[in-house]
Amino acid sequence: MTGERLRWDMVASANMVEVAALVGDTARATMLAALMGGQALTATELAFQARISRPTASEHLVRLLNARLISVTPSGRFRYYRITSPLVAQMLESMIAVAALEMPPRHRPRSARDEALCLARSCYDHMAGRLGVAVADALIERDYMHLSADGGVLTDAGHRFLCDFGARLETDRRSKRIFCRACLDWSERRYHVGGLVGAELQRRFLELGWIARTGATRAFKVTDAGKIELKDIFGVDLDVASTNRGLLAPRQPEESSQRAAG
Amino acid sequence: MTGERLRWDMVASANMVEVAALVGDTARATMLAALMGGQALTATELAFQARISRPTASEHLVRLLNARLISVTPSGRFRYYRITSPLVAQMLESMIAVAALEMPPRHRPRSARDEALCLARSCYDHMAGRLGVAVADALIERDYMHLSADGGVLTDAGHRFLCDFGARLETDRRSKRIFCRACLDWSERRYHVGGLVGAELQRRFLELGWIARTGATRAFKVTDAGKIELKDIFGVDLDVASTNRGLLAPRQPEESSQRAAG
DNA sequence: CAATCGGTTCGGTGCCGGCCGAACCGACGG
DNA sequence: CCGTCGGTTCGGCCGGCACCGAACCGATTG
Repeated sequence: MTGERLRWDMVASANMVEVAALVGDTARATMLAALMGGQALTATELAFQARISRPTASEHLVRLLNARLISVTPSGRFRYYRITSPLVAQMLESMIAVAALEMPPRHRPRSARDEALCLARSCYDHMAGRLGVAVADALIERDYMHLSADGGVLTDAGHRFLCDFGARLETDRRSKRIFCRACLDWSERRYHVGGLVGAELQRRFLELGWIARTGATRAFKVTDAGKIELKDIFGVDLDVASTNRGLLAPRQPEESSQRAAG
Repeated sequence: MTGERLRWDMVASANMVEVAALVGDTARATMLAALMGGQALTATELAFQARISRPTASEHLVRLLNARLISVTPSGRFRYYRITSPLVAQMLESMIAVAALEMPPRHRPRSARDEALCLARSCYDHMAGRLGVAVADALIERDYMHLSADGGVLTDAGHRFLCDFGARLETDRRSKRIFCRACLDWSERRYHVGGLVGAELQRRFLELGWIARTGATRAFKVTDAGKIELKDIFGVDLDVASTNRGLLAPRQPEESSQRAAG
């Protein structure tokens, strides 16, 4: 009604608003969180997780599809939904990271289900929880990798170690490409490793049978064989792995109640 | 009414929903976008930018404050609002990055205002737009830095160069900390550099008077002196700087309409 | 002190969108 | 062919929230 010209950046922010509004609904966010497990799920499974009727879920899924946040691949009479791109997963991660800042600091998990989720889970394509953080710590400990708030680096030794381990790190791009990303773990409040390195670690862990998916949830089960090998090859003992050494303070011996101020 | 126990991860996702819902409103998103300029702004300025009444703006600001997305510092009878932490800025960046994926591909800027914004602007604490991308390109060109989808690295030569340039890159942390982050530029659809390196570049550019803020907007003006020095020291000529070499394809000579599939 | 101005609080209005039940569509299986 | 099942579409209900004008609060200024 103002008759004003449409500004370009307004188009961009309008889309951002749309994306945010889509995530800003409990039902849709729950479905997206379920899809953050990295698996493709059916509409009924998603409706069940979000505790809404199938019609309602279907509407939500249509909207998420239109916004390209998720994609669908029909198979028989099923339709499998998944997160469209790592960019979307990364966005959701960062939103969880911000949301975790306002969580009550000492809110520890309660149920067995929570415990499983905090122990080991999938963060779209890489491992999170105590497992993810412990593995990252182990790599850092041996100078195979460095992580910080703004990025991560795989050392040459780390590259060799992971290649020996069976990770496929070769890329079609230039040599120096670093597919190693620090990802803030909302349960541990510390960094684990994402990017290609994280994805390859998860793929290889699954391939070797060290971890296994548990139904349609994000939680991983660490197999008995996995526990042994994990200790043997990575020096990681999850039963001993310290929990919550302090937010954003990887090497701090004693816990400090510091906030994540900028 | 179901009487079900509260699950831990539900608390986390509830917060995420709240955060997303806050951003998922045009008025609030516009205010946040304005604050992404990195400057602290008053309530009235924000109300004006969002084209809403002061009361409405005030309500929104209260909600953003409660969620810790923004902070306020009273000064006289003014109250200056700013983005609380880089983590929040990073989240907004990633949301814009996702939103940019669904934008019409060849939607070029129209007005002079758009043009200014696309030429050079602030992305919270570092430079974006053609300027930001060109500077990043220059650093990459000289092997001072590498950028990829998941991170960035500053080489030793780059570290020396930037220190000579006047950037303060020392940190209190361990030596290998890499404060170099790839940030997807929504107007150029390519990466510019964020993190400490990006912030220090912007700080130094402002300090040297190469760029200047233009009112309460995110746009930077590149000064005449800046243009000369920029070409002299960084080898960057903004008038020649290629626009839009292709989404996520930094070194591709011809444009290709590829999508950002995972 | 009164006038001005930045900012917030209050009360009331209007609309958008999340929700479900019922009906419908298409794939599979006998 | 009909029954079953996964999934979507339709119609209507309802709650929440974005919005504004008016009033109010506190700091600054003269």
